[in-house]
Amino acid sequence: MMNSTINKQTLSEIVVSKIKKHIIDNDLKAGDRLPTEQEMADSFGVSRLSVREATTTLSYLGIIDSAPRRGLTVGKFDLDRLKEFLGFHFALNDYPREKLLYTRVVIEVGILGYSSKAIIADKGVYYKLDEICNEIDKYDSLDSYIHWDIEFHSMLVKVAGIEPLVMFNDLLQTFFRKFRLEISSIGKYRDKGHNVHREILESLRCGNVDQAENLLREHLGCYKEKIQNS
Amino acid sequence: MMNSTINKQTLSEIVVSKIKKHIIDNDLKAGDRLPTEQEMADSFGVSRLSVREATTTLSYLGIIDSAPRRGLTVGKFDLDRLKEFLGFHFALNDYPREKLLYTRVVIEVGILGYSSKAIIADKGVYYKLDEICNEIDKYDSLDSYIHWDIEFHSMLVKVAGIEPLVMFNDLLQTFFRKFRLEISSIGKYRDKGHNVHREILESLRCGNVDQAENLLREHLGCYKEKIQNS
DNA sequence: TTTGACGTTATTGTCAGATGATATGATGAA
DNA sequence: TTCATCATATCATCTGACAATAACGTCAAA
Repeated sequence: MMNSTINKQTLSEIVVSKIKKHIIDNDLKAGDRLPTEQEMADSFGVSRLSVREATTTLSYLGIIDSAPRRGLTVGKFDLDRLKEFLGFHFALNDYPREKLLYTRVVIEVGILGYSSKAIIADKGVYYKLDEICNEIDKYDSLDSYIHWDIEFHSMLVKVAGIEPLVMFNDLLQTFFRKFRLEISSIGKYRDKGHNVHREILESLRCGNVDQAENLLREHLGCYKEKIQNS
Repeated sequence: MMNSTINKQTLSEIVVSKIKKHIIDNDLKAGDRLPTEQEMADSFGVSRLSVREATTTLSYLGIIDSAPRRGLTVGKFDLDRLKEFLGFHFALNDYPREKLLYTRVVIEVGILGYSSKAIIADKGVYYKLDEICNEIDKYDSLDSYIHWDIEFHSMLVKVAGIEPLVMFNDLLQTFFRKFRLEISSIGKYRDKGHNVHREILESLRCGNVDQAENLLREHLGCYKEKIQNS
């Protein structure tokens, strides 16, 4: 009955475009209201279902929010949403483990300067990391070691306060958890009776970023050989 | 009748997850068949409509392809699609630019060591970057400067060969493209009659990674002040 | 045997209409 | 005023149906 143009797209895709256009044309910002689904259905000349498929898609992408009775509003950008897609991307294209390790090194070493500043500026930040080090020292079981090890590394990135990197690093950790379990020999670092994590933390507290970087680089380097034979 | 867990998500979101899970669990690759919408509706215990909202969404992202009579197949998950939406998000309400800049600094500075190795190991890599520097030297117009500037920075990451970072950096560039246009004053670095990019490249060729890091950090730092007043 | 036309059919694409769930806003009482 | 209560608009989901289309099998002709 409609659809003058011979469009290869599905109706919902067309509606998605129209909604995006509507947002841009009216210069809508996060939180602004959109017409109701029924109104759009009427004005676009399609059924509400087609509109619904479009709003569902946009909602999934975080471009709009929807709630009963409140209606549709323009959404705000959400890193978690992006994280989900990237996670899926990671799950499909398996990147070589070596590359994933290098990625971790770049990020974790790269943020140490920011982490150090945060630790020095706020005692609470230091205590949080210190507490994690204490947990690592306990060394109840491999499981708990791995848990707190991840916690430490994640926290290091988190306190740096650069959210996109936190998000990306979280994704990486997901994949490292899997094979951290395969690589069980952590004795090397625990046997010495000291805790690399604490050394790193202390270096950061003293503003000795270079030393922390070297320690962390070496610490992560221990995975490298293990990756080779797997 | 269903929905045992008190999930805050919508049904279609749950179905999206289930389909993604199905793809991962069965290790499906692009082109592989998925169950029909009706089959999924039955097996998930929801109506076909809910499945449809999910497949529409996934189809829009290119995660699945669908065609009448052929059914649903796994598509090639194209990050370009994702970039489009990131760009759209950024057009609406931009993410804190400071954080984006820091992210860039961490990644671009962090990979320089790997880039240097690649440059030294393979003359071809050097020539590629050198050629880009030549283009920057020409300085025809702001547009071309921006284009080759982006090219240079992307290439630096690319030659380092850490694919996950290349991918992530690619996404970041989506955010930066728009705002590089707003910041037009590049004279500061060009007027001196030298090209920072070339300096960085030469440092890397000589294996002087520290110097390259400092140069790049300073180079990117010039954005910082511009971010403040915008 | 190969090839090409043709009808069948499975599967997505779209519609209409209805009910449930829920947050907002209005109403009224303390 | 402030709080509780209720009505209602709007999304969330379902049922059931029909249209459109492309793959598949069939059969006839070369």
